[in-house]
Amino acid sequence: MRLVIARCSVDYTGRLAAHLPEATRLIMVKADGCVAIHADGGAYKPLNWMNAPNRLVEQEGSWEVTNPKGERLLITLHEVLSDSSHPMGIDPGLTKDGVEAHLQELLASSPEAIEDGLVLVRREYPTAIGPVDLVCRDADGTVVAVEVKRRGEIDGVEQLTRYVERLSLDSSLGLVRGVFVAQRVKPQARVLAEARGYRCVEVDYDTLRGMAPDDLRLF
Amino acid sequence: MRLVIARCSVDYTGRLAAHLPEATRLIMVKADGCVAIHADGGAYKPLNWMNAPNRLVEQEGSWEVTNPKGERLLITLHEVLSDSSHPMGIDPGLTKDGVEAHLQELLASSPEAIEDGLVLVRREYPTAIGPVDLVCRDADGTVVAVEVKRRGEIDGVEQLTRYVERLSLDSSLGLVRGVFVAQRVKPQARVLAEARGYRCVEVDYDTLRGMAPDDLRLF
DNA sequence: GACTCTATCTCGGTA
DNA sequence: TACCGAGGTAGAGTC
Repeated sequence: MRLVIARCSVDYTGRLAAHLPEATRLIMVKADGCVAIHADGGAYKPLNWMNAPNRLVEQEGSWEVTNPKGERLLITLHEVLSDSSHPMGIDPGLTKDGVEAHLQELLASSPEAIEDGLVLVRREYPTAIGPVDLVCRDADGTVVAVEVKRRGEIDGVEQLTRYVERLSLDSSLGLVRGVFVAQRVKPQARVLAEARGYRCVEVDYDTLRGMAPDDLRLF
Repeated sequence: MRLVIARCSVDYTGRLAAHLPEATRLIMVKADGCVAIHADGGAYKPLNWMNAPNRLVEQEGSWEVTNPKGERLLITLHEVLSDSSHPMGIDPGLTKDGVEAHLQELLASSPEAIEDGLVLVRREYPTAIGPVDLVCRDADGTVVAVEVKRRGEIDGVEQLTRYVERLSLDSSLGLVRGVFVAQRVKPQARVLAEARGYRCVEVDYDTLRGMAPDDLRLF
């Protein structure tokens, strides 16, 4: 990894056009050729960047980075304050324990957390337009399509709508109800879901984990 | 900005749990206190990070970063290869051109570019499910809901559909027509839009800018 | 390769 | 502050 501290100005043209006036910044060049320009603040996102694959042409006082998609980053160097390289080798990589996939697992093993009397029919129920997260039957025997999200937003309601429509085409299932489940349902999504007759349920991750069998408790 | 090159291992617990085994990496600490850990590849995203505001406690052989939301990043330093600080000052910031907001501005000031006789009623017209980009009236006085996208894709058509439905609930507006405007409308989006009775209009950014008053011409 | 969905999304705007 | 939408979204998984 090469790290350059320099007073520089930057111009990007590609998917949009952007300009950075002169200031002191960090220019990071990684082993795969990607380039990122960081200011001394503002989270992890660089001000400008070019992802690999690309071509870096270093000239006196300026760098030009171009990629096959026709994007172009021009870095004008006014003063180089530091320029160092550091060998690092391949990173062994990150291991994550996510939330979203487990939420569906936990709900599949405890559908009563969604509503009393709910019984799981099938997880990832296949349809022509994609799998329904959970298909259940309620206490009355009515088929219930459940869409699970970590954050319940409007797109999730559209997804549920498509599934309910699709399942309703299968006359053997009878009436199909929709339920939208998320850790948090956003107000706009709630308005749309309820306007379409879907119940919204907010669930707590830790409570669910407490209800689940031990093999779903990861920590 | 402080840059540390070190063999380190890292554990994050917060919105999820993640672990990084020992390897040589860059640890970046910005002036606002945010911390990012970069490997020598993988675009601009760090392997782990903690955004400001947070508290960094430096101990012998390890750093602990915590924030008010209860997230925690533990960096175990096995060997420090380099440790340097670089004053940078406040960055003057990025100026962008060619984003959706500009497109909407330009269309608001030249609605006749969408269709002859169209007159703007309101930009960002508020509804319970979100603001409508442009609400206009056509030459016949019919209300027209306009959805503006840089790239016209299917979710934009869904958005327009929701707005037209929503506006149609308001009987004082009468019949509501939908128009889908983008720099490029994808074929699938066009099919869906036209099936639902919405006209699709492709607009050229530079042409629009030519029609606009000078104060909207940024470059 | 194209398409879909997720994200510790980030970031800016606004009520 | 919380909510909402755009993003040069990026990145992973699937078809």
